[in-house]
Parts: sequence; structure tokens; C-alpha cells
Amino acid sequence: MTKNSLDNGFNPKDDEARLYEGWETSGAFTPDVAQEGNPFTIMMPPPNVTGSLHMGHALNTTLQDIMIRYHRMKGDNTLWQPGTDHAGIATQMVVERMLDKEGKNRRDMGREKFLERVWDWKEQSGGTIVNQMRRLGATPDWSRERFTMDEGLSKAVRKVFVQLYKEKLIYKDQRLVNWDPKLKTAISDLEVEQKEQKGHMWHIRYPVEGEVETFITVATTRPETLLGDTAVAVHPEDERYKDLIGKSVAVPLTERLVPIVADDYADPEQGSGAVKITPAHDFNDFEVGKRHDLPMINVLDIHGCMNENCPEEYRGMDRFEARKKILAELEDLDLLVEVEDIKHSVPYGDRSGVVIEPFLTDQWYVDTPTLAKPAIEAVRSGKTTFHPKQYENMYFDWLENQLPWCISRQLWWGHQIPAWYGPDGEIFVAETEDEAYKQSDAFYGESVTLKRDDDVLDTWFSSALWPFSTLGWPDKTPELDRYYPGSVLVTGFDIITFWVSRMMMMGLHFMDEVPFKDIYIHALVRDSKGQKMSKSKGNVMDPLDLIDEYGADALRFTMTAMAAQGRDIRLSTQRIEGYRNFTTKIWNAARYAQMNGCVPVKGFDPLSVSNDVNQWIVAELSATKAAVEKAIDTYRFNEAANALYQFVWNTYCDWYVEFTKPLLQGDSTDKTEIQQTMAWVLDQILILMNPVMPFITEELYDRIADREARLIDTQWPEYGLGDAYAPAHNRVQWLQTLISEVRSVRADMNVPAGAVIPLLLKDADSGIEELVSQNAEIIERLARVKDIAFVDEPPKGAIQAVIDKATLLLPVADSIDLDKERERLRKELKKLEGDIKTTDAKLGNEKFVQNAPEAVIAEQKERKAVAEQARDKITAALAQLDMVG
RNA sequence: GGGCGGUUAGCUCAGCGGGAGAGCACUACGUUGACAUCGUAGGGGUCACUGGUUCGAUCCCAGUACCGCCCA
Repeated sequence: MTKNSLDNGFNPKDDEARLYEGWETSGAFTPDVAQEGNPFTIMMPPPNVTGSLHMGHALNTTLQDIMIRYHRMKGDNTLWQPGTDHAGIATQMVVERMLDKEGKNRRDMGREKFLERVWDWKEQSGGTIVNQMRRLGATPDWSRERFTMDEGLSKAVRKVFVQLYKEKLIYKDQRLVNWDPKLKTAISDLEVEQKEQKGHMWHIRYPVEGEVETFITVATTRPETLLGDTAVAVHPEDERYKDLIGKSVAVPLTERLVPIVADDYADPEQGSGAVKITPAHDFNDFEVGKRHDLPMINVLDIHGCMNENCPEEYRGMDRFEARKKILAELEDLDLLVEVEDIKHSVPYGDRSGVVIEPFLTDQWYVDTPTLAKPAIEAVRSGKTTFHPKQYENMYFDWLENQLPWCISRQLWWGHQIPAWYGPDGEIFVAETEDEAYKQSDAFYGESVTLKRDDDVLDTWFSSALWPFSTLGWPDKTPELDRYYPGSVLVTGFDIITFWVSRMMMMGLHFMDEVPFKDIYIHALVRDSKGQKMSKSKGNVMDPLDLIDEYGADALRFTMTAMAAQGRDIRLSTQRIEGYRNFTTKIWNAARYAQMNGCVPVKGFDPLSVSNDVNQWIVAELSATKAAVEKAIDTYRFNEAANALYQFVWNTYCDWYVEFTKPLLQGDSTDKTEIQQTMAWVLDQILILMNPVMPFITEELYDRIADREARLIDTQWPEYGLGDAYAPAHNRVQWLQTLISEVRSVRADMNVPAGAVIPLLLKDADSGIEELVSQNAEIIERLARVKDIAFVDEPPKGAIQAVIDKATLLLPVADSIDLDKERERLRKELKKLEGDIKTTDAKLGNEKFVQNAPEAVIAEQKERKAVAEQARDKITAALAQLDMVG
């Protein structure tokens, strides 16, 4: 009997939370490491612990959850490893802003107190995003949730740092870094955003020493750096300057004489062909400086102000103020020869939004050029595959052009670098302080006081270890054994460089195996106009608002249906609304089934149904299941969504339910079989839809019958249907054609919708008569006809229509509009003749017959035959019409 | 400047060597106690342009135009 009547509909607001709670408390998300079955592992990209769910997360999470639920139902040993990332700079900034409002700052508080504050804040708001993922219906194993600064993960970080240091793959070096003067820390190349903007190129002349009225003109966009110039470079082949090489120029506003050096870096085509060289403040100049052994004069401090190496009047002055003052002075001295308006790219810190300065400091580096090699090879050899494939280019391009990765950050929130310094600056790298002291004791032969490096590691350093650190590494855990490497990584393309490539490097180095077999790169979610969503544009759509309005299932289905490979998603509420309607449709279909006594029957065997329509729907379902499986397996999520949508709406609701209505409402001998089949197919719909729309399917599954298990724990089905149902499938398809054609003709000829008219068939192929009489009730009801009969001669005043295997005659009670009917038939005829002409042309083409595959030729012949047959029938119909008319 | 992607119905997009599809929008009609968040029927396309390969190109190749993104 029905368990719960489905009168009141699905109410996402109330039902989703309850359903989720049911899943989570039942332990459905937690795999048993010892369980049989192929491991299927996804490492969730850990969101920023300070963050909240945005559309990108919603898409990313939905796609992962689909695969996780699907594989779990298939009986795989399925782990979805969740967690969050400590997001060094972002989090520290948030907490510093809070302190700022309280009139405090971290330096006054001290490191320890400050970190306490950050942890407090993390405890307080760190659950936000993971709870929002629950709203979406995501089912990672929350019991295994990790945070990049957990003790276990921190241990992994220390271990990796020490080992790489020992292997000389981590080292300390004085180099130019991208310095963020607002955050007062080094940042990596990836955290620098190049912005194209208007600016000026100032052309400045430098007097040549020992010459009268001889100048070399150089050009710069950053005049203030001239205070740190230590050379002027010209191209060795540049005739204009050959004589000057080796001489010196006076750097304006300073007392300094610097050499004119010959270096290929100077491009004779550019400007004057001479360039000023500031090795401490420009990446290219730094290289020139090394080649010519030039001094490196740093003229900035960590705040971006001019330092003590500058003339008195500039010291402590902000870099942009200094620029103005220098330009004014150069003008006074008549050394500024030209101001050119240009467009150029200026580096900005992606977090701070201020202009980045190349700055000479001591930092820690990872030798990524070396680590990149196996990571490149792993993708080249197919151990890891990108989907879609073209993203491999981005990956290769990035890894092949690696510079050493600057991993130290002048922050407090993060993994403090496990390096200690002796009084003389000797470095001891160790996993623990004790160990560092042991090393220093041995080194000095006495005990000294060590000072730990103040800096912390780039957040991506710990994220790079995520695929194995979360599984317990460096300990040898059963989980590590079972779930590494991951099956697929799901992420956006913007993170290939930051994260994917680094996980590949670290995974290969420490696990000797790639961290995941597949990498699925999904789209970016944009607004309906194709604009990137951003707070400043005000076009942000909040997934939680959408869930509130349309339900999580509708949002998930929308994301899935739009997740075509390699193309961005333009999200509009209209689309979500459409899929919300789809959930309503499913609900009503279930309601209908319930009202008609369609209750799932244990042990129902879909391979033993005998009614044509039942066989047909089973065959359609089986094809849909295969399409869904193939689509998910190949990351074509939109195809999975479309296959399901089409089956549920167009096949099940529009046809199967309608086909079976007269039989369910009468007392057909097949009634019981239909009830059972309908209930079974509905169950299958709920199962196949569950990975995409988990909430409403679970609710319906529960309300339709008493179940042994929740839907989430139900096995993915295997039907084992061969082509036994193919004949029935063909028969029912013919019925569909018949019914559609009658409807179409009726509409064309303005037969009132309510009118029930007789249907006659003529020239029917063998088997048609039997098929029609067996399904007369269905045809009558769906086509609004009566008195179906087979005739040899058309009666007067009948509308005629030709379909495959028969001619249909609709004698309309009153008179028909003969002209209109004639016109309709002629139009039809013209189309058929066109068809015949093109197939004829093809088949008459010798080369086509020679070269085209058998199947294609056969298809053309068939097409021709069908068209010819139809043409003859239409011609006959027209002739008959003329006789009457 | 280098690389990648896009250009298909009014809109948003699938498809991809053998007579172009979906959803929405539009038009007409609504008989039907699952559903009007619905049903039935229908209109609507030189598949950006130009060449090439092929028996055959929306699809493959080359070039052009416009639009995005990434890197320098």
C-alpha cells in the first residue's frame, strides 16, 4: 500500500535539511577502507577556510558529488576527501582588518597572541563554507575533514621541507622577489596580476663622463629607480655607442659614476638603444647585473619608501612621491628630454591591489625547474590525463617555463619554516627544534641559542601535499594504500598553475606516483551576459539564494546540464526555473503512479514483461541508463543531464504515462503488469537521477514504498537487456508516428480538438492491422479518433496522410476544405520529390557508390524507397481528391 | 607580441565527415481529475566569411574578420 500520499509536493526548504541530516547521520558518506570494490577517490579542492560558497564552488561541488554518488551506488570503495585551506595571506588580512577596527595591530600584540586570534576566528567562522556545501547536498566523508594546518598535515609539511632541503631542492637565496609593500611580504609570480594601463615613458639623458655635452638618453617608466642605477647598457653591435663602451656616465641626482656596458639585453631598435640598469629593482636588470658583476643598490624599504641609499632629501619618501620629485628635478636640470604617453603593464598584488616592487631579499626557494620534469613526463606519457585535453597545453607551458618557486612569506599565519639560525647565521633545517639543536651542538661543538626563521610557507606549499597528507602521510596508513592515487581531480582552469602542477610535482616526488589519474577542468560560471561575476560589478549570484528560491536539486541540475566541456557557463535564473519545473514534473509523475496503484513490487523482473508498451519503456530506459553511464564516465555531464531530462519528460511522462492511461483506467488484462512496470520504471528514474538530484529523488523513493535502504545506499542497477525488446520497441515507435501524424493533420486542418473522428487505414503493410487493433484503445484516446477500420478505397471527403507502412484517412463529418487539403498534400509531395532527387543524385554518382561505406549506401537506398512509396501514396490521394472535387 | 578557445534558430547553448538538434522565447489550439511550474501542434537556420581536402564539409585543413581568456 502507499506509504505516504504525495499530495503536498516537495518543499525544498523543509525537506532538504532533514534529508541531508538523515544521510549524514547514517554514515553514508564514510567508506570502509577494508571494503571490497575498486577504490574511487576524489580529493576535494580545499576551499579557503575564510571563504563562503560561490558559484564556482557550487559547480565544482556538484560535479564531484555526482561522480561520488554514482560510484558509491556502483559499489566502488568511494572516498571523497574534504577539507579547507588556511589561506595564509587572505586569512591574515581578514583578521588584521578586524584588529584594525579595534584599534589594534598584530605587531603590538606579538606573534603568539595574534595567532590565537586567528585560530579563534577560524574556529568561529571556519565551518561556514563546509556547511554551505551541505546545503548543496554534497556527500564527502566529513568524518575525515582536514585543515591544512592540522597537526598531521603540518607534520607532512615539515617532513617535505626537510627532505627537499636535504636533497638540495629547497634552498635559501638572495634574489629579486615580487614584493608587496602593503602586505610587506614576498609573493610568488602567480600572485602578481599584470594590468595593462596608461603610463609614461620618461626619456632622461645621462651626461657621459669626460666628454663635453655628450649624453646618453635612456628611457624608463619608473624614474625613481635611477637612484639605484649601477650601469647603462648598450648593444655590443650598436655603432652609435661603440666608442662609449667602457666609459662612465653620471647618474643624475646622485654622485655616482656608473659604467657603460655592452649587453645583448639592450635592444638597438627600442628607444635610444641604451637602457639604464637597476639590478636591485628589475628582473631583467638583475640578470644584466650578474653578467657584469655590477653592484646591486637597493633604494627601497619594505614599505615601498626610499631608503638610506638615496640622497638625504628622498629618504623615507613614498616611491610615487619620490617619482614626482625626481621628475621635477630632472626637468630643472634639463635632463628630461621627452615624456611619452604609453600603455604598459604594471604588476599588482592580487590580494593587496598595490603596485608590486621587484625587491632584493633573502627567501626560500623550491627548485621547481627540476621537480617539473617528472610532472611533465607523467602527463606526456598518459599517467594523468586532462579532460578536456587542450588544457594540457596550459600545464606544459607553465611547467616548462618554471622559475624557482619562492615559498617564504613574511606572514605569521601559516606553517612556520622549520629552519633555525645559529649566532653566525648558520642554517639548521629540522623537523623539530630538538633536532635543530642536536645539529647545532654537533656543528659548533657547544650549545648555542638558535633562532627560528620568522617566515611561513606559501599556502600552496601545504596544498601541494593535499592528495597524500590528508590520507595520513608520512605514516603508512591503510587509507594511503587504498585511496592514493586519486581517480579524478575536479577543478577550474585558473588553478592549474597554482595547485594542479604543484600537486603533480609533490605527488610524484614523495609518493612516486601521480596524485590522480584524470583531471577534469570545468567551466567558469559567468552571469547571463557572459560577464565574470564580481562583487564590484554587482552581478554575483549567491548559490544559497538560488537554493532558497528553487531548491538545491534545480540548481544542481542546471549546473550539470550546462557543464559542457571547454565552455563557460552563462547562468540565468530562467534556466534554473526551467529545471525547477522539471523537479515538479517528476513529483507529479510519481503522484500519478501512486494514484493509479503503481507500487514497486519486490523481485519484479523487467525482462519478463510481455506488453509492447512495457517492453518499449524498458528498452528506452535501458538505453537511457547506458547513455548516462557513458556520459558520466567520460565527464560529459551535460549529456547525462539531457539524457535523463529527455527520458523523464518526453518519454516517460509524455508517452508512457499517456499510452498506459486507457489501460490503467479500464480493466485491461495487462493492468497489473503495467502497474508494476510503471512503478519499477519510476524507481529506476529515481535511482538514475539520484546523483544529480539527490533530494527530491530520495524523498520520493522513501514516500513511495517501504524500503530496505535509503536511495543513497541503493545499488546502481544492471538490466542485462539485450535486443529482445527491439521488435516491440519498433512497434510502439510506429504507434507514436501514427498518433503524431493524426494530431498534426488535425491541427493543420483545423479539426476541433474536442472532435472525435473516425480513422481509416489504407495500404497497410502486413502486421499493421494486428498492431492497430491490439492498440486501438490507445490510438483512440491519444489521437482523439474512433471506429478504426481498414479500407481499400477512401471515402469521400477524407483528409489523407501518409506515414511509413500505411495511409491514414480521416473522414471529417462535415465537408473539408478541399483547396486547403490539396495545398497541404502538394507541399508534402514537393518535399518528397526533393528528397528523391537528392538521393537519386547520390546513388547515380559512380564515385559515391564506389567510395561510400555500405551502410551509407544502403541508407540512401532505403531513404529513396521510402520517399518513393510515400510519393505514390500522396499522388494517389491527390488524384482521389480531384475526383471528388 | 605568443598561445588557447569561441562564432549553429530571436536568446542560451548541444552536436560534428553522410539531409541540422535541445531548452527558453514566439504562434495556434486546449478534449484529457499527475502536472497550466501543464498538454498538443507549428513557424523559425547560406551552421561568421574565403579557399582547400573529400564521392560528400556545419564538422577536417589553411587563411580572414569579430569576440573572449591565458601568458609575456
